[in-house]
Amino acid sequence: MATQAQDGVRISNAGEAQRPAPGLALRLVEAAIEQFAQRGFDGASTRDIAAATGTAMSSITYHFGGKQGLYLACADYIAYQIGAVHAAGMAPIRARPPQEPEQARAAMLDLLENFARLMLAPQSETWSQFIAREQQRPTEAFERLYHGIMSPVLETVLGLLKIARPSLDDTGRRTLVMNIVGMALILRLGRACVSRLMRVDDLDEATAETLIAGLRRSAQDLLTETNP
Amino acid sequence: MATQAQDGVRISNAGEAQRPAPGLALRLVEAAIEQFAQRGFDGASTRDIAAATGTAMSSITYHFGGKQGLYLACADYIAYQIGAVHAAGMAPIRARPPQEPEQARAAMLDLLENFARLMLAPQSETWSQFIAREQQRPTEAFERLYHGIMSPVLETVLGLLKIARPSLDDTGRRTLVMNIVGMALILRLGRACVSRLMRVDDLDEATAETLIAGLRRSAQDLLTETNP
DNA sequence: GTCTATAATTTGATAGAC
DNA sequence: GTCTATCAAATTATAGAC
Repeated sequence: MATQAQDGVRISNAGEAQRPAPGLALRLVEAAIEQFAQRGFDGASTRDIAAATGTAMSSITYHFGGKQGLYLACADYIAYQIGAVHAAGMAPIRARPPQEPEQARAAMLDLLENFARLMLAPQSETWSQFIAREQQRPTEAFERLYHGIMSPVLETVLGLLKIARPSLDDTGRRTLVMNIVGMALILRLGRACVSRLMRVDDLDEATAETLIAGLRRSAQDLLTETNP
Repeated sequence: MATQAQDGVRISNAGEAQRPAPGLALRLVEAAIEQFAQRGFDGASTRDIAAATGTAMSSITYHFGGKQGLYLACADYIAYQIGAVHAAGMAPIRARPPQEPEQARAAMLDLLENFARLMLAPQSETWSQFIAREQQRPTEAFERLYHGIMSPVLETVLGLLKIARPSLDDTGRRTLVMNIVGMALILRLGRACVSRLMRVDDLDEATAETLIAGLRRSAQDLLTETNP
Protein backbone atom coordinates (compact mmCIF):
# COMPACT_ATOMS: atom_id res chain seq x y z
CA MET A 1 0.00 0.00 0.00
CA ALA A 2 1.09 3.50 -0.63
CA THR A 3 2.50 5.65 2.10
CA GLN A 4 -0.05 7.25 4.28
CA ALA A 5 -0.17 10.94 4.77
CA GLN A 6 1.81 11.65 7.85
CA ASP A 7 1.40 15.36 8.08
CA GLY A 8 -2.01 15.09 9.56
CA VAL A 9 -1.11 13.87 12.99
CA ARG A 10 -0.30 16.66 15.32
CA ILE A 11 -0.17 16.48 19.03
CA SER A 12 -0.05 19.24 21.52
CA ASN A 13 2.22 19.02 24.47
CA ALA A 14 -0.22 19.21 27.34
CA GLY A 15 -3.66 18.36 26.13
CA GLU A 16 -4.22 21.75 24.65
CA ALA A 17 -6.63 22.28 21.85
CA GLN A 18 -5.06 22.28 18.44
CA ARG A 19 -3.31 25.36 17.21
CA PRO A 20 -2.86 26.64 13.71
CA ALA A 21 0.73 27.59 14.49
CA PRO A 22 2.52 25.02 16.62
CA GLY A 23 3.42 26.22 20.10
CA LEU A 24 6.94 26.93 21.10
CA ALA A 25 7.27 23.70 23.05
CA LEU A 26 6.21 21.66 20.05
CA ARG A 27 8.54 23.54 17.73
CA LEU A 28 11.36 22.92 20.17
CA VAL A 29 10.64 19.21 20.16
CA GLU A 30 10.60 19.05 16.39
CA ALA A 31 13.88 20.91 16.12
CA ALA A 32 15.35 18.76 18.87
CA ILE A 33 14.42 15.51 17.15
CA GLU A 34 16.30 16.70 14.12
CA GLN A 35 19.39 17.57 16.11
CA PHE A 36 19.34 14.49 18.32
CA ALA A 37 18.86 12.26 15.29
CA GLN A 38 21.75 13.78 13.42
CA ARG A 39 24.26 14.27 16.19
CA GLY A 40 23.16 12.10 19.06
CA PHE A 41 22.32 13.17 22.57
CA ASP A 42 25.77 14.41 23.47
CA GLY A 43 26.47 15.90 20.08
CA ALA A 44 23.32 17.97 19.96
CA SER A 45 23.46 21.36 21.63
CA THR A 46 20.54 22.97 23.37
CA ARG A 47 21.76 26.30 22.08
CA ASP A 48 21.54 25.13 18.47
CA ILE A 49 18.12 23.60 19.05
CA ALA A 50 16.82 26.83 20.53
CA ALA A 51 18.40 28.86 17.74
CA ALA A 52 16.77 26.66 15.10
CA THR A 53 13.45 27.26 16.82
CA GLY A 54 14.11 30.98 16.98
CA THR A 55 14.03 31.23 20.73
CA ALA A 56 16.37 31.41 23.68
CA MET A 57 18.03 28.39 25.19
CA SER A 58 16.44 29.05 28.54
CA SER A 59 13.08 28.18 26.99
CA ILE A 60 14.18 24.56 27.08
CA THR A 61 14.72 24.75 30.79
CA TYR A 62 11.36 26.39 31.25
CA HIS A 63 9.37 23.92 29.19
CA PHE A 64 11.21 20.67 29.75
CA GLY A 65 13.37 21.18 32.80
CA GLY A 66 16.57 20.56 30.87
CA LYS A 67 18.20 18.68 28.06
CA GLN A 68 17.19 15.25 29.34
CA GLY A 69 13.57 16.30 29.67
CA LEU A 70 13.59 17.58 26.13
CA TYR A 71 15.04 14.31 24.94
CA LEU A 72 12.32 12.27 26.59
CA ALA A 73 9.70 14.62 25.22
CA CYS A 74 11.09 13.87 21.76
CA ALA A 75 10.74 10.14 22.35
CA ASP A 76 7.17 10.57 23.51
CA TYR A 77 6.34 12.73 20.54
CA ILE A 78 7.76 10.22 18.08
CA ALA A 79 6.13 7.26 19.78
CA TYR A 80 2.76 8.97 19.82
CA GLN A 81 2.90 10.37 16.31
CA ILE A 82 4.16 7.27 14.53
CA GLY A 83 2.33 4.91 16.82
CA ALA A 84 -0.96 6.59 16.10
CA VAL A 85 -0.50 6.40 12.35
CA HIS A 86 0.55 2.80 12.39
CA ALA A 87 -1.90 1.60 14.99
CA ALA A 88 -4.66 2.86 12.73
CA GLY A 89 -3.31 0.76 9.90
CA MET A 90 -3.12 -2.35 12.06
CA ALA A 91 -6.38 -1.92 13.91
CA PRO A 92 -8.52 -3.88 11.42
CA ILE A 93 -6.14 -6.80 11.55
CA ARG A 94 -6.09 -6.93 15.32
CA ALA A 95 -9.83 -6.42 15.57
CA ARG A 96 -10.70 -9.19 13.15
CA PRO A 97 -7.72 -11.51 12.77
CA PRO A 98 -7.76 -13.60 9.62
CA GLN A 99 -8.63 -17.23 10.23
CA GLU A 100 -7.18 -18.77 7.11
CA PRO A 101 -3.43 -19.11 6.58
CA GLU A 102 -3.72 -17.62 3.13
CA GLN A 103 -5.47 -14.52 4.44
CA ALA A 104 -2.99 -14.18 7.27
CA ARG A 105 -0.12 -14.34 4.81
CA ALA A 106 -1.67 -11.66 2.64
CA ALA A 107 -2.33 -9.40 5.60
CA MET A 108 1.19 -9.84 6.88
CA LEU A 109 2.73 -9.05 3.52
CA ASP A 110 0.74 -5.82 3.33
CA LEU A 111 1.66 -4.91 6.87
CA LEU A 112 5.29 -5.66 6.20
CA GLU A 113 5.26 -3.59 3.04
CA ASN A 114 3.78 -0.67 4.91
CA PHE A 115 6.43 -0.95 7.56
CA ALA A 116 9.19 -1.21 4.98
CA ARG A 117 7.91 1.90 3.25
CA LEU A 118 8.06 3.66 6.57
CA MET A 119 11.68 2.55 6.92
CA LEU A 120 12.52 3.81 3.45
CA ALA A 121 10.54 7.04 3.41
CA PRO A 122 12.74 10.14 3.45
CA GLN A 123 10.15 11.86 5.61
CA SER A 124 10.75 9.35 8.35
CA GLU A 125 14.51 9.61 8.22
CA THR A 126 14.73 11.96 11.16
CA TRP A 127 12.76 10.00 13.71
CA SER A 128 14.00 6.65 12.49
CA GLN A 129 17.55 7.83 13.05
CA PHE A 130 16.48 8.86 16.51
CA ILE A 131 15.22 5.33 17.15
CA ALA A 132 18.26 3.73 15.57
CA ARG A 133 20.53 5.54 17.98
CA GLU A 134 18.51 4.23 20.89
CA GLN A 135 19.17 0.64 19.79
CA GLN A 136 22.77 0.80 20.87
CA ARG A 137 22.37 2.15 24.37
CA PRO A 138 18.73 1.76 25.29
CA THR A 139 17.63 4.36 27.78
CA GLU A 140 14.26 5.21 29.21
CA ALA A 141 13.46 6.76 25.84
CA PHE A 142 13.77 3.40 24.14
CA GLU A 143 11.05 1.90 26.28
CA ARG A 144 8.61 4.52 25.10
CA LEU A 145 9.62 4.12 21.49
CA TYR A 146 9.47 0.34 21.62
CA HIS A 147 6.05 0.17 23.17
CA GLY A 148 4.71 2.92 20.94
CA ILE A 149 6.05 1.73 17.61
CA MET A 150 7.96 -1.53 17.50
CA SER A 151 5.88 -3.63 19.86
CA PRO A 152 2.59 -3.18 17.98
CA VAL A 153 4.22 -4.21 14.73
CA LEU A 154 6.06 -7.18 16.19
CA GLU A 155 3.09 -8.46 18.16
CA THR A 156 0.72 -8.10 15.24
CA VAL A 157 3.07 -10.01 12.99
CA LEU A 158 3.44 -12.61 15.72
CA GLY A 159 -0.31 -13.04 15.87
CA LEU A 160 -0.60 -13.39 12.12
CA LEU A 161 2.19 -15.91 12.10
CA LYS A 162 0.22 -18.04 14.50
CA ILE A 163 -2.31 -18.45 11.70
CA ALA A 164 0.05 -18.62 8.78
CA ARG A 165 2.53 -21.08 10.31
CA PRO A 166 0.49 -22.97 12.91
CA SER A 167 2.99 -25.77 13.29
CA LEU A 168 5.69 -23.55 14.80
CA ASP A 169 6.07 -23.22 18.54
CA ASP A 170 6.17 -19.83 20.22
CA THR A 171 9.94 -19.51 20.28
CA GLY A 172 10.21 -20.51 16.67
CA ARG A 173 7.56 -17.98 15.79
CA ARG A 174 9.34 -15.18 17.61
CA THR A 175 12.57 -16.01 15.89
CA LEU A 176 10.82 -16.00 12.54
CA VAL A 177 9.13 -12.69 13.33
CA MET A 178 12.53 -11.18 13.96
CA ASN A 179 13.82 -12.58 10.68
CA ILE A 180 10.90 -11.23 8.71
CA VAL A 181 10.55 -7.84 10.33
CA GLY A 182 14.32 -7.62 10.49
CA MET A 183 14.48 -7.63 6.71
CA ALA A 184 12.42 -4.45 6.78
CA LEU A 185 14.17 -2.93 9.78
CA ILE A 186 17.57 -3.32 8.21
CA LEU A 187 16.51 -0.99 5.43
CA ARG A 188 16.79 1.74 8.01
CA LEU A 189 19.18 0.47 10.65
CA GLY A 190 21.72 -0.64 8.06
CA ARG A 191 20.87 1.93 5.45
CA ALA A 192 24.46 2.78 4.67
CA CYS A 193 25.16 -0.86 3.83
CA VAL A 194 21.98 -1.19 1.79
CA SER A 195 22.73 1.76 -0.45
CA ARG A 196 26.25 0.55 -1.10
CA LEU A 197 25.19 -2.98 -1.89
CA MET A 198 22.53 -1.68 -4.26
CA ARG A 199 25.17 0.59 -5.78
CA VAL A 200 23.28 3.83 -5.44
CA ASP A 201 24.32 7.02 -3.73
CA ASP A 202 20.96 7.39 -2.11
CA LEU A 203 17.97 5.09 -1.79
CA ASP A 204 15.82 6.73 -4.43
CA GLU A 205 12.26 5.88 -5.32
CA ALA A 206 13.13 3.26 -7.91
CA THR A 207 15.56 1.44 -5.64
CA ALA A 208 13.00 1.53 -2.86
CA GLU A 209 10.44 -0.18 -5.06
CA THR A 210 12.95 -2.83 -6.01
CA LEU A 211 13.73 -3.48 -2.37
CA ILE A 212 10.06 -3.61 -1.45
CA ALA A 213 9.32 -6.10 -4.22
CA GLY A 214 12.23 -8.28 -3.15
CA LEU A 215 11.15 -8.08 0.46
CA ARG A 216 7.68 -9.27 -0.41
CA ARG A 217 9.10 -12.18 -2.31
CA SER A 218 11.41 -13.19 0.51
CA ALA A 219 8.72 -12.80 3.12
CA GLN A 220 6.37 -14.93 1.10
CA ASP A 221 8.94 -17.69 0.97
CA LEU A 222 9.32 -17.53 4.73
CA LEU A 223 5.58 -17.61 5.27
CA THR A 224 4.88 -20.75 3.35
CA GLU A 225 4.93 -24.02 5.17
CA THR A 226 7.41 -25.88 3.04
CA ASN A 227 9.41 -28.06 5.38
CA PRO A 228 7.87 -30.49 7.81
CA MET B 1 47.53 15.77 9.44
CA ALA B 2 49.07 13.54 12.06
CA THR B 3 52.09 11.92 10.53
CA GLN B 4 52.56 9.90 13.65
CA ALA B 5 49.19 8.28 13.18
CA GLN B 6 51.00 5.76 11.01
CA ASP B 7 52.71 4.53 14.11
CA GLY B 8 49.48 3.64 15.81
CA VAL B 9 48.33 1.52 12.91
CA ARG B 10 51.66 -0.12 12.32
CA ILE B 11 51.76 -1.45 15.84
CA SER B 12 48.60 -3.37 15.13
CA ASN B 13 50.12 -5.42 12.33
CA ALA B 14 49.79 -9.12 12.79
CA GLY B 15 53.32 -9.95 11.79
CA GLU B 16 54.48 -9.66 15.35
CA ALA B 17 54.77 -13.01 17.00
CA GLN B 18 54.28 -11.78 20.53
CA ARG B 19 52.72 -8.80 22.21
CA PRO B 20 54.66 -8.29 25.43
CA ALA B 21 53.10 -4.91 26.18
CA PRO B 22 51.11 -3.09 23.55
CA GLY B 23 52.47 0.31 22.65
CA LEU B 24 50.84 3.40 23.98
CA ALA B 25 49.27 4.27 20.65
CA LEU B 26 47.65 0.87 20.39
CA ARG B 27 46.39 0.99 23.94
CA LEU B 28 44.91 4.40 23.23
CA VAL B 29 43.09 3.04 20.19
CA GLU B 30 41.68 0.12 22.13
CA ALA B 31 40.46 2.36 24.92
CA ALA B 32 39.07 4.82 22.39
CA ILE B 33 37.07 2.15 20.55
CA GLU B 34 35.41 1.28 23.83
CA GLN B 35 34.52 4.88 24.58
CA PHE B 36 33.42 5.78 21.06
CA ALA B 37 31.28 2.65 20.89
CA GLN B 38 29.55 3.35 24.16
CA ARG B 39 29.13 7.10 24.01
CA GLY B 40 29.54 8.10 20.38
CA PHE B 41 32.04 10.50 18.92
CA ASP B 42 30.78 13.58 20.71
CA GLY B 43 30.00 11.80 23.92
CA ALA B 44 33.43 10.30 24.31
CA SER B 45 36.05 12.45 25.96
CA THR B 46 39.72 12.37 25.08
CA ARG B 47 40.49 12.93 28.73
CA ASP B 48 38.65 9.78 29.72
CA ILE B 49 40.27 7.79 26.97
CA ALA B 50 43.70 8.93 28.03
CA ALA B 51 42.90 8.27 31.66
CA ALA B 52 41.72 4.73 30.86
CA THR B 53 45.01 4.18 29.09
CA GLY B 54 46.94 5.63 31.99
CA THR B 55 48.46 8.50 30.09
CA ALA B 56 47.97 12.20 29.51
CA MET B 57 45.47 13.59 27.06
CA SER B 58 48.17 15.31 25.08
CA SER B 59 49.42 11.90 24.03
CA ILE B 60 46.43 11.75 21.73
CA THR B 61 47.49 14.93 20.05
CA TYR B 62 51.01 13.65 19.71
CA HIS B 63 50.09 10.27 18.24
CA PHE B 64 46.97 11.03 16.25
CA GLY B 65 46.89 14.76 15.78
CA GLY B 66 43.62 15.09 17.64
CA LYS B 67 40.30 13.50 18.41
CA GLN B 68 39.31 13.02 14.78
CA GLY B 69 42.60 11.34 13.97
CA LEU B 70 42.14 8.97 16.86
CA TYR B 71 38.65 8.15 15.65
CA LEU B 72 39.86 7.26 12.17
CA ALA B 73 42.66 5.19 13.64
CA CYS B 74 40.00 3.25 15.53
CA ALA B 75 38.12 2.57 12.31
CA ASP B 76 41.28 1.39 10.60
CA TYR B 77 42.15 -0.84 13.52
CA ILE B 78 38.73 -2.45 13.56
CA ALA B 79 38.60 -2.86 9.79
CA TYR B 80 42.02 -4.44 9.75
CA GLN B 81 41.59 -6.69 12.75
CA ILE B 82 38.11 -8.00 11.98
CA GLY B 83 38.66 -7.96 8.25
CA ALA B 84 41.72 -10.14 8.60
CA VAL B 85 39.96 -12.70 10.75
CA HIS B 86 36.93 -12.92 8.52
CA ALA B 87 38.79 -12.78 5.23
CA ALA B 88 40.65 -15.88 6.37
CA GLY B 89 37.37 -17.67 6.93
CA MET B 90 36.05 -16.72 3.52
CA ALA B 91 39.25 -17.25 1.56
CA PRO B 92 38.58 -20.91 0.72
CA ILE B 93 35.16 -20.07 -0.64
CA ARG B 94 36.43 -17.26 -2.81
CA ALA B 95 39.42 -19.27 -3.99
CA ARG B 96 37.39 -22.32 -5.04
CA PRO B 97 33.77 -21.30 -5.41
CA PRO B 98 31.33 -24.20 -5.24
CA GLN B 99 29.90 -25.15 -8.60
CA GLU B 100 26.78 -26.96 -7.46
CA PRO B 101 23.79 -25.12 -6.02
CA GLU B 102 23.65 -27.52 -3.12
CA GLN B 103 27.27 -26.87 -2.18
CA ALA B 104 26.80 -23.13 -2.57
CA ARG B 105 23.81 -23.22 -0.26
CA ALA B 106 25.73 -25.15 2.36
CA ALA B 107 28.69 -22.79 2.16
CA MET B 108 26.47 -19.78 2.44
CA LEU B 109 24.64 -21.14 5.45
CA ASP B 110 27.94 -21.72 7.21
CA LEU B 111 29.20 -18.29 6.28
CA LEU B 112 25.97 -16.72 7.46
CA GLU B 113 26.09 -18.60 10.73
CA ASN B 114 29.64 -17.42 11.31
CA PHE B 115 28.63 -13.87 10.63
CA ALA B 116 25.60 -14.12 12.88
CA ARG B 117 27.75 -15.47 15.68
CA LEU B 118 29.99 -12.47 15.21
CA MET B 119 26.96 -10.22 15.55
CA LEU B 120 25.86 -11.98 18.72
CA ALA B 121 29.23 -12.47 20.39
CA PRO B 122 29.72 -10.34 23.49
CA GLN B 123 33.38 -10.00 22.60
CA SER B 124 32.47 -8.18 19.43
CA GLU B 125 30.00 -5.89 21.10
CA THR B 126 32.42 -3.00 21.32
CA TRP B 127 33.49 -2.75 17.73
CA SER B 128 30.10 -3.72 16.37
CA GLN B 129 28.58 -0.85 18.30
CA PHE B 130 31.23 1.33 16.76
CA ILE B 131 30.12 0.19 13.31
CA ALA B 132 26.45 0.47 14.13
CA ARG B 133 26.88 4.12 15.04
CA GLU B 134 28.50 4.77 11.70
CA GLN B 135 25.42 3.49 9.88
CA GLN B 136 23.40 6.55 10.73
CA ARG B 137 25.80 9.26 9.67
CA PRO B 138 28.42 7.62 7.49
CA THR B 139 31.72 9.45 7.65
CA GLU B 140 35.11 8.66 6.21
CA ALA B 141 35.38 6.02 8.90
CA PHE B 142 32.44 4.12 7.47
CA GLU B 143 34.15 3.69 4.12
CA ARG B 144 37.05 1.95 5.78
CA LEU B 145 34.79 -0.24 7.87
CA TYR B 146 32.57 -1.15 4.95
CA HIS B 147 35.39 -2.14 2.66
CA GLY B 148 37.22 -3.96 5.40
CA ILE B 149 34.34 -5.93 6.88
CA MET B 150 30.93 -5.62 5.26
CA SER B 151 31.93 -5.64 1.62
CA PRO B 152 33.79 -8.98 1.76
CA VAL B 153 30.81 -10.65 3.41
CA LEU B 154 28.23 -9.16 1.08
CA GLU B 155 30.22 -9.83 -2.08
CA THR B 156 30.99 -13.40 -1.06
CA VAL B 157 27.34 -14.09 -0.38
CA LEU B 158 26.48 -12.45 -3.68
CA GLY B 159 28.87 -14.77 -5.48
CA LEU B 160 27.45 -17.83 -3.78
CA LEU B 161 23.95 -16.73 -4.61
CA LYS B 162 24.89 -16.68 -8.25
CA ILE B 163 25.34 -20.44 -7.95
CA ALA B 164 22.52 -21.20 -5.58
CA ARG B 165 19.85 -19.13 -7.31
CA PRO B 166 21.05 -18.91 -10.93
CA SER B 167 17.73 -17.77 -12.31
CA LEU B 168 17.80 -14.43 -10.48
CA ASP B 169 19.14 -11.34 -12.18
CA ASP B 170 21.79 -9.19 -10.54
CA THR B 171 19.42 -6.73 -8.94
CA GLY B 172 17.26 -9.51 -7.59
CA ARG B 173 20.33 -11.17 -6.19
CA ARG B 174 21.52 -8.03 -4.45
CA THR B 175 18.12 -7.52 -2.92
CA LEU B 176 18.10 -11.09 -1.70
CA VAL B 177 21.61 -10.74 -0.29
CA MET B 178 20.43 -7.78 1.74
CA ASN B 179 17.45 -9.77 2.98
CA ILE B 180 19.59 -12.73 4.00
CA VAL B 181 22.54 -10.90 5.49
CA GLY B 182 20.13 -8.39 6.96
CA MET B 183 18.60 -11.10 9.12
CA ALA B 184 22.03 -11.56 10.68
CA LEU B 185 22.89 -7.87 10.81
CA ILE B 186 19.71 -7.02 12.65
CA LEU B 187 20.85 -9.20 15.53
CA ARG B 188 23.34 -6.43 16.24
CA LEU B 189 21.87 -3.28 14.71
CA GLY B 190 18.47 -3.92 16.25
CA ARG B 191 19.66 -5.76 19.31
CA ALA B 192 17.41 -3.92 21.71
CA CYS B 193 14.37 -5.00 19.71
CA VAL B 194 15.59 -8.56 19.41
CA SER B 195 16.08 -9.06 23.12
CA ARG B 196 12.66 -7.65 23.89
CA LEU B 197 10.88 -9.76 21.32
CA MET B 198 12.67 -12.84 22.62
CA ARG B 199 11.68 -11.79 26.12
CA VAL B 200 15.14 -11.91 27.63
CA ASP B 201 17.04 -9.21 29.46
CA ASP B 202 20.20 -9.98 27.59
CA LEU B 203 20.95 -12.15 24.60
CA ASP B 204 22.48 -15.05 26.47
CA GLU B 205 24.07 -18.14 25.02
CA ALA B 206 20.88 -20.17 24.82
CA THR B 207 18.92 -17.42 23.10
CA ALA B 208 21.77 -16.91 20.69
CA GLU B 209 21.66 -20.57 19.68
CA THR B 210 17.92 -20.37 19.16
CA LEU B 211 18.34 -17.32 16.95
CA ILE B 212 21.15 -18.96 14.99
CA ALA B 213 19.08 -22.07 14.39
CA GLY B 214 16.11 -20.00 13.26
CA LEU B 215 18.31 -17.94 11.02
CA ARG B 216 19.65 -21.04 9.30
CA ARG B 217 16.15 -22.29 8.73
CA SER B 218 14.98 -19.00 7.26
CA ALA B 219 18.05 -18.62 5.11
CA GLN B 220 17.59 -22.12 3.77
CA ASP B 221 14.06 -21.28 2.76
CA LEU B 222 15.30 -18.22 0.92
CA LEU B 223 18.05 -20.15 -0.81
CA THR B 224 15.86 -22.80 -2.36
CA GLU B 225 14.48 -22.19 -5.82
CA THR B 226 10.83 -22.72 -5.11
CA ASN B 227 8.97 -20.25 -7.22
CA PRO B 228 9.57 -19.81 -10.92
C1' DG C 1 57.94 10.43 23.89
C1' DT C 2 55.49 11.66 27.93
C1' DC C 3 54.26 14.78 31.20
C1' DT C 4 52.18 19.30 33.51
C1' DA C 5 49.91 23.57 32.97
C1' DT C 6 47.07 26.52 30.60
C1' DA C 7 44.54 28.62 26.92
C1' DA C 8 40.27 29.07 24.18
C1' DT C 9 35.72 27.24 23.30
C1' DT C 10 31.60 25.29 24.15
C1' DT C 11 27.98 23.60 26.84
C1' DG C 12 23.94 23.22 30.20
C1' DA C 13 22.02 25.53 33.91
C1' DT C 14 20.44 29.65 36.32
C1' DA C 15 19.14 34.35 37.84
C1' DG C 16 16.43 38.12 37.01
C1' DA C 17 14.23 41.86 34.06
C1' DC C 18 9.92 42.62 31.63
C1' DG D 1 6.29 32.95 28.98
C1' DT D 2 10.26 34.76 26.78
C1' DC D 3 14.23 37.24 26.87
C1' DT D 4 19.29 38.82 28.21
C1' DA D 5 23.29 38.07 30.90
C1' DT D 6 26.16 35.28 33.41
C1' DC D 7 27.99 31.20 35.80
C1' DA D 8 30.29 26.82 36.47
C1' DA D 9 31.95 22.93 34.38
C1' DA D 10 33.83 20.23 30.78
C1' DT D 11 36.19 19.75 26.49
C1' DT D 12 39.92 20.00 22.86
C1' DA D 13 44.00 21.97 21.65
C1' DT D 14 48.50 23.81 22.66
C1' DA D 15 52.81 25.32 24.78
C1' DG D 16 56.77 24.01 27.06
C1' DA D 17 59.58 21.39 30.70
C1' DC D 18 62.19 17.08 31.11
